[in-house]
Amino acid sequence: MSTCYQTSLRTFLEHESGIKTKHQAKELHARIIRTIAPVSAILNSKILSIYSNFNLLRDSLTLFNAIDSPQPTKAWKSIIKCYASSGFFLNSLTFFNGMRAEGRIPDRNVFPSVLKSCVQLRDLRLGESIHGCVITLGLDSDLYTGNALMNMYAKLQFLKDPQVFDKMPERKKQTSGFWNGLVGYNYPDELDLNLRSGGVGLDYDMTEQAIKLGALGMDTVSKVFEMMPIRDVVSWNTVIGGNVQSGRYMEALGMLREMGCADLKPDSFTLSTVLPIFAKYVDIKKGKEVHGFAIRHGFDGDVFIGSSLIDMYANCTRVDDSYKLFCLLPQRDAVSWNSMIATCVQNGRFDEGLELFRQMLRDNIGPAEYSFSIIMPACAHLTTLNLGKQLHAYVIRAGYDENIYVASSLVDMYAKCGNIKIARWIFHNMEIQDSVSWTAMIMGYAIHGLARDAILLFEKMQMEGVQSNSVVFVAVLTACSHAGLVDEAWKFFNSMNNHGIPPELEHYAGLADLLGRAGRLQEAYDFISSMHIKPTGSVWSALLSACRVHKNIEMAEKVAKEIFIIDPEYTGAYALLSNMYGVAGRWKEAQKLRITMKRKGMTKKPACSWIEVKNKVHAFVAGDKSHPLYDQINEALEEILEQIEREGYVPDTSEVLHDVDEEQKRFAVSTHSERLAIAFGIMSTTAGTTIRVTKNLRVCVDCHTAIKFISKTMGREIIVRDNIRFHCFKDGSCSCGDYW
DNA sequence: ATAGGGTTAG
Repeated sequence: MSTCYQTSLRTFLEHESGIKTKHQAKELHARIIRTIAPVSAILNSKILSIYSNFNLLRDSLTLFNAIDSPQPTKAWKSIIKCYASSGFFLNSLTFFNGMRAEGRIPDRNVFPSVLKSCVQLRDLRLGESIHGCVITLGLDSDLYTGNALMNMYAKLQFLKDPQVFDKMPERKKQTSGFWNGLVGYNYPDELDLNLRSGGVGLDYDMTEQAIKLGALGMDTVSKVFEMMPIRDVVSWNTVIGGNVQSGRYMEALGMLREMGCADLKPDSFTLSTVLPIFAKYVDIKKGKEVHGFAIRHGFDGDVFIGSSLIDMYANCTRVDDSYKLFCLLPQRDAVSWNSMIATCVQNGRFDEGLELFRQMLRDNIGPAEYSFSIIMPACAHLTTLNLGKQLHAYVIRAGYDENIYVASSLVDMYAKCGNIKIARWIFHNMEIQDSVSWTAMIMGYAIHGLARDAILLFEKMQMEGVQSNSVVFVAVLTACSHAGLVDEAWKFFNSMNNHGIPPELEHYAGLADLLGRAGRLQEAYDFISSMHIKPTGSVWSALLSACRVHKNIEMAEKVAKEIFIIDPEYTGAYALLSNMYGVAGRWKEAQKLRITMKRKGMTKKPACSWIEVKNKVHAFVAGDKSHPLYDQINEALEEILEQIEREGYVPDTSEVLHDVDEEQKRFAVSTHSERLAIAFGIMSTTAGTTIRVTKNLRVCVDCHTAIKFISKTMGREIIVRDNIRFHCFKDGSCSCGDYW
């Protein structure tokens, strides 16, 4: 017996380092069972530790249960490690607890796993308690344990932020301690019985010690870091990462330099940790330096660095550079795809973003929650309601509809695509809403001209204690603007200071626009002149458009002069003023401006309208005959125009600037892009179907009148989204009440 | 034991 045992032990020791595969491990185990019986607890624990290193959870558990109680420390440690690396964090902690109950002393090898479980369960309190335990055992000088501790504090620092914590749904908080964490946590059936082990609660006495460590969040990370006697690259990467996550970019970069002084070279982890800083700061120079460093050190094929770089170039609006990088990546994972899609969408390349999204699906990369919140704004901008609905269906099937990012982007998409009812439904059914969700909904009401709903919702948002931000004020001002609510707008604008939100260009532009539209041109002029920040061409141009609407050419000249000084390259001003001169019959002045524009190489933004029919987007540019069905469309349009003229429609050509005869003017108006899109919509859908058209510029007065007639004569609801708002035409009138 | 991507904007 004893010789047999000795032999097998020798065999075991000879083989231990040679075991490279799971199969070999099982083979060895089988051989040991054949050779000796019974196998000692020590030997079984050794096999168990080999199994656990291969993450053979089931085999490890079987073996653990086969060992007579009390199991050796080694056996406990192996199970804890195996549970943690298999994703069963609660079970891992239960075993840790059980091990302590048995009087076993944990060592440096087990703490990293235990701390990882705390992170995954977001149990900061338990983590702190374990930190105390580490200190008591004198293990706080261990490199691995120290790194794991820092990681724990860095990842859970957000729990210290009451703003963040309060916004979390109840069931996700799970910070009230270990045992509360048991509620609602699922573990697989076959592992069920192993939960019985720990009957004794954790000794929270240790918590006191952990608390004595003092400060919150990132300070704790730094404290652990400073007390570590030995630090490696991982230690540095962890502190730097912690600093980045808490927005302390300068500290992060300072530590990057210090790391070099400590004679440690940044690795691929370091680089992809600091790259988001340069992305955020739009610092292309520093970003490129990192890129160069990555190439020189052979990190440029790394997927992590790749997507960080794509993102960095995208933030610096270098879309082509991002795309080049994306193409050069040796392999692409879900994040690389999402980064590239986000690059396109966030830089206005919606079609390319959608095409890449399709390619990603074809490449069998399943879309994640991220993917949908990235792609939805593309649908919102393009008004592709059908596509948006298909994606929404995918979201529901995948169970992503509870994600706050996804849900907010859906609210926005439906609102922008003209379906305010569904937007509202989604918004109200969200478990929690953050300021972005509220803003999306308020903005949705605003662009539909539902000012009262927008304001009520904004008031409700404040009553619920949701922090206002700069964007939500843009939304509220927009709402006021579309309804001509001057007094309310002033009230909101002035209240921004009480919220500690300084007005930005958008807010000034919003109020200037509002005053202008309401005909208070002088008030608007004085307002812009007294701005606390320097107005830009776009702020003044809001007033310039108002001058056109209210036909005040003197004020227009004054405003245009301001724009020519501040922003001489601002095309809109030349075109608008020239247009006004044309309408007033001052052809010479109009022509002079057009010549200036030509000399400066300025071109007017071409008017474009589009419509989604049978999942395909059809775009129309005024006067462009390239659509394959152009002749048919034109014929249909002629017919419609004849019909509405019989109903009393009289073309209004006063806004046409060209010095041409009446017949030509009529032609110019009648081929406006939105008419082509509407005519195409009517001829290619069944009677009664709602027509949804999007235009990149404002609808002109004549088209607005014509569409009102069309809606009545053809018995169609026609929803036009121009660059400012929605116009819902029905039975001869428009939802904007002719104020836009 | 460490890393990358997300929603709102006249």
